Amino acid sequence: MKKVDIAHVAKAARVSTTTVSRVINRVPTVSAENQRRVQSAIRQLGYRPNPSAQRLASGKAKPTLGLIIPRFEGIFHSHYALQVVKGCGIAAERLRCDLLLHVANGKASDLPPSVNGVIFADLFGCEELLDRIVDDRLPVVVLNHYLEELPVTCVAIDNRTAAEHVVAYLVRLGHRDIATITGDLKVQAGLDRLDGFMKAMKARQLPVRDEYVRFGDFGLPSARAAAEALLALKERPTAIFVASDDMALETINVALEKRLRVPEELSIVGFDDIPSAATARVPLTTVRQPLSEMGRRGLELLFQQINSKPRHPTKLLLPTELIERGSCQQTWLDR
Amino acid sequence: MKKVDIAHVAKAARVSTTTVSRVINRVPTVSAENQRRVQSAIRQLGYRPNPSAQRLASGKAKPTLGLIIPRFEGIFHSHYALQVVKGCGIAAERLRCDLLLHVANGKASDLPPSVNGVIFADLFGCEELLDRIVDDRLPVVVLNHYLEELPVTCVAIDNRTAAEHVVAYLVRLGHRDIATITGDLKVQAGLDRLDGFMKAMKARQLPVRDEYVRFGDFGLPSARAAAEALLALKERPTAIFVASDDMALETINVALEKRLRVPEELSIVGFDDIPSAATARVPLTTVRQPLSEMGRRGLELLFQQINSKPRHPTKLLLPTELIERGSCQQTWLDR
DNA sequence: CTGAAAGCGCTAACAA
DNA sequence: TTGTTAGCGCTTTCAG
Repeated sequence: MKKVDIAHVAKAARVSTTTVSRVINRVPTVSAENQRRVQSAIRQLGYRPNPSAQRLASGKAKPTLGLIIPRFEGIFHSHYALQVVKGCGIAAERLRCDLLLHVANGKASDLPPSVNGVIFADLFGCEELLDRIVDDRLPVVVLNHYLEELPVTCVAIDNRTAAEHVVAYLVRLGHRDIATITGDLKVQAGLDRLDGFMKAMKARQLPVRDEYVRFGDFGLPSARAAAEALLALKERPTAIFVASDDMALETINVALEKRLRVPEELSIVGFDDIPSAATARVPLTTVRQPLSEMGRRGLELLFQQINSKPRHPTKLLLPTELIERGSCQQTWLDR
Repeated sequence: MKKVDIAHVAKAARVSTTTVSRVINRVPTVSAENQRRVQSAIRQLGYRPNPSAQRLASGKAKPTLGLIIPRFEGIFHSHYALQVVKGCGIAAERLRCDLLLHVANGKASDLPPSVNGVIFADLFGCEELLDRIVDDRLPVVVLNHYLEELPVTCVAIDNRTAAEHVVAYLVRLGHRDIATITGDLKVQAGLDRLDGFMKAMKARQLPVRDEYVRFGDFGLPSARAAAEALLALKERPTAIFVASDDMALETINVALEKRLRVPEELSIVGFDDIPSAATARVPLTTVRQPLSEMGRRGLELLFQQINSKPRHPTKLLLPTELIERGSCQQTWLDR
């Protein structure tokens, strides 16, 4: 164990700690001679300034915000986390604050690091941790999960409205026999997308038969199973709203394998607008979510929260955008 | 601006700062009465402990490592960054150190945050920053870029050997007319994969004609152009080694559009083993890179470096693995 | 250009 | 159970 501090360096260089500090901080008013001596002493001793002490002493306000990423296996294989990290990263840079990444331990009472505030990339599995943080009155923002009950700022995607728009779009194209492949309904986004779908269908008095609602879990295998079931139906739907692009792409795969033409015989709408949606063999019509913006906004909100008197928590629902590409087509009611 | 410190709280609660500290740190030996008073005072004043001071005073060694992510547009659309973040995140958690994410500013002399060491997710565009860090003798690790000259620890993928293995595999299947679509040659990985390819071909005295080497840049459009050029050739190759899965998948798209059957008429090998490689319509034979392990190892090395006397920088080259799936097939030399 | 000394805000003995 | 008193390692006036 080494414990070299600025005093050791000062002694070795035969100068004061002040001068050492000056050299470290590149203050110009240091004689060349002293500069040399100090630097060589630093090198000799392998000295590294203590960041905490530097901050404390210099009173640098630069806050540190903790970005908590749930340790959820899928999350690392998704387009999602990276976009959120990107958005947070950009905001953190602009706001000149540090972003501390924390892959959540799962075990809830897992220490929240020494930070001025915390932002959850997703609530998934972190409910207990959040409770404790709220209890501690630590500034916090939750992304991608709209919490009605808790007095917590959250920024999420308006999944319900987005799903309604999808239905509206499909109906406008003449579709009436519309099916859906859901995401994991334990995840709020999954549930909301289904809700919005059902609501919009009901609003148009379009019956949704049970076989037209297939439950997936955002995973490819589940999508494949659902798609196969759907396409094996005697009364095949003319359009399918799939709760994620990954699953939608897989659904297209299944359809093509069955020699169904997309979009001529089957229209498909996805959700996410992942990069490959645009370049897939059938370019996917899908819902774009402002993921990185969600991260950015969330972080900004957290920052405000830290730098101001306690206020009402903000609840933000970000709008989505339907991106029309080639996987949907007009249909006629000629069946 | 607010400046409530522990003393204010103590005064308001009519106790000592020690007691306040105890409440904050959940030390059990505090009377219920005081506990209440302190908590209400904290709430009233909107008090938040200063993390730097907490650390400094408690002497908690918990170091903070900076993970620098180059602000390179593509990097956020790749499987790459997230895997690295994941690996680093996991290691950081095990080592109980904090991970400070820093999206590099591009502008090089961009302040390195107050950290004990720095790890670059990729060197791309951060050369100047690295120079300064090396100059400052700040512990540093560079990922995905093997630096011969600089005395810097780096952990990278053995791209060259991997490419050689691909050639060996293809030759074993009977291919002789093997083409390649390269990545961006300004990126080390791109260059090395081409080098390995050429070297292995030469070693087998298989001539590589110029038209068989097409230059891509890891982007889909470049891959499409390259693939089209290659497949329009009079003497079409029987196999193509593509420097990334994204590009390989696009190459397959092009081939299928031209009604070429894969792998019957054309074998394709990719590089990366991205998730969709396994589930693509033609499951892709590809090279798996231990990306998240690279992050983990890198971070561990950084950690060691911080906690020990200066030593030789380590240079680690991680081995890859060829994953055989359905995009390659035996061929006969009957042309 | 340099150094002495006073904190930065908090925690950790040690007493009481 | 509580308070007193030193520091943690560094920066920063402010004289010199």
